[in-house]
Amino acid sequence: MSDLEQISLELEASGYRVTPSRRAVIAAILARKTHFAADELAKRCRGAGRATVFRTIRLLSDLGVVCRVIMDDGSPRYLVSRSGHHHHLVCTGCGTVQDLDQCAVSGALRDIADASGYEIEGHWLELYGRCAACQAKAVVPA
Amino acid sequence: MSDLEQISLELEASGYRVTPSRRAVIAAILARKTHFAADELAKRCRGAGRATVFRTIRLLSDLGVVCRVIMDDGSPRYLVSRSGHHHHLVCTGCGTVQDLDQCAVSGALRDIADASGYEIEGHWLELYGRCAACQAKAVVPA
DNA sequence: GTCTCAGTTGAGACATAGTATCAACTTGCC
DNA sequence: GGCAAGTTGATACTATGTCTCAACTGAGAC
Ligand SMILES: [Zn+2]
Ligand SMILES: [Zn+2]
Ligand SMILES: [Zn+2]
Ligand SMILES: [Zn+2]
Repeated sequence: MSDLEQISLELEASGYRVTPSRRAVIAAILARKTHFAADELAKRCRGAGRATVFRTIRLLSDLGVVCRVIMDDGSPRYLVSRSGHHHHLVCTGCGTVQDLDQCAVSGALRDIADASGYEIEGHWLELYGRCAACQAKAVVPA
Repeated sequence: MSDLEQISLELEASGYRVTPSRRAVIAAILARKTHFAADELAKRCRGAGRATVFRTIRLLSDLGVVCRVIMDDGSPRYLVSRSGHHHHLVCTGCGTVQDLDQCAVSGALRDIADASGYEIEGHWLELYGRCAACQAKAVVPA
């Protein structure tokens, strides 16, 4: 089963129609090799208007099919995601986004809850660094 | 020494002029009891135009005098900050922002660096939950 | 005091990332 | 076929800034 079909089934299972517009957006997303900006996708994606592209991205984001990453400069990008709670490690050199298996804060949440009296409901974490390739590049250029 | 004077000195020490406009923005910020939106401050703050309010907020943000918090709904707010690296715990009920003493991810950074091969340069973390007061309120209303 | 020039300002245009409106269109279902 | 709900797209609008550029200010040079 193709990714497109898989995602279509998830949409249907959640009570949404799988329309030509949505198929076009999903296909456009799957065609991207890396993360993408919503507006950029809207421009490339014939077969769906800008509003529908944004709506579909949000829909897929809610379903956990794509996730939103805030880049180093603060701009949002989207990418097809592994499912479940996870965070990203963004390379400040080339923009590559690496999914992280573990949640870096889960261990600290209890301590924070105890110390603050808050009931922790969620969190948002982005990590920034330089990937191995960019580290290598940074050394050579001299 | 007042907070205004203190911040003015920090500006001067960093090579910036302490102008009437900047004083007005700083005073407006110090008058706020909680976090604020930049545009809201610009509207309230006579004595400085919108662009200058935004510029001054960014300046103070760079100096570490104010910090930016992303609220539960994604909107940015600013608040006078404790200095140094820290994170915030935002109440999803009343919007109260709590400074956290410890960095919840510092302990995990080495493991992530080792596992990923990235050289970690920075991170962004926001925590969301319900403060003690809002937890109490949530129980009563029945 | 006056000159000078970098720093600063404000009005307004522009940019980005969306959301809201709403009439028209599609679809599933009876 | 026809209804009701879901969906769409053009467009306007909002939020949060940044950019441009001419005018202004102010601190030090003379
Ligand atoms: Zn890289
Ligand atoms: Zn996590
Ligand atoms: Zn609260
Ligand atoms: Zn931290």
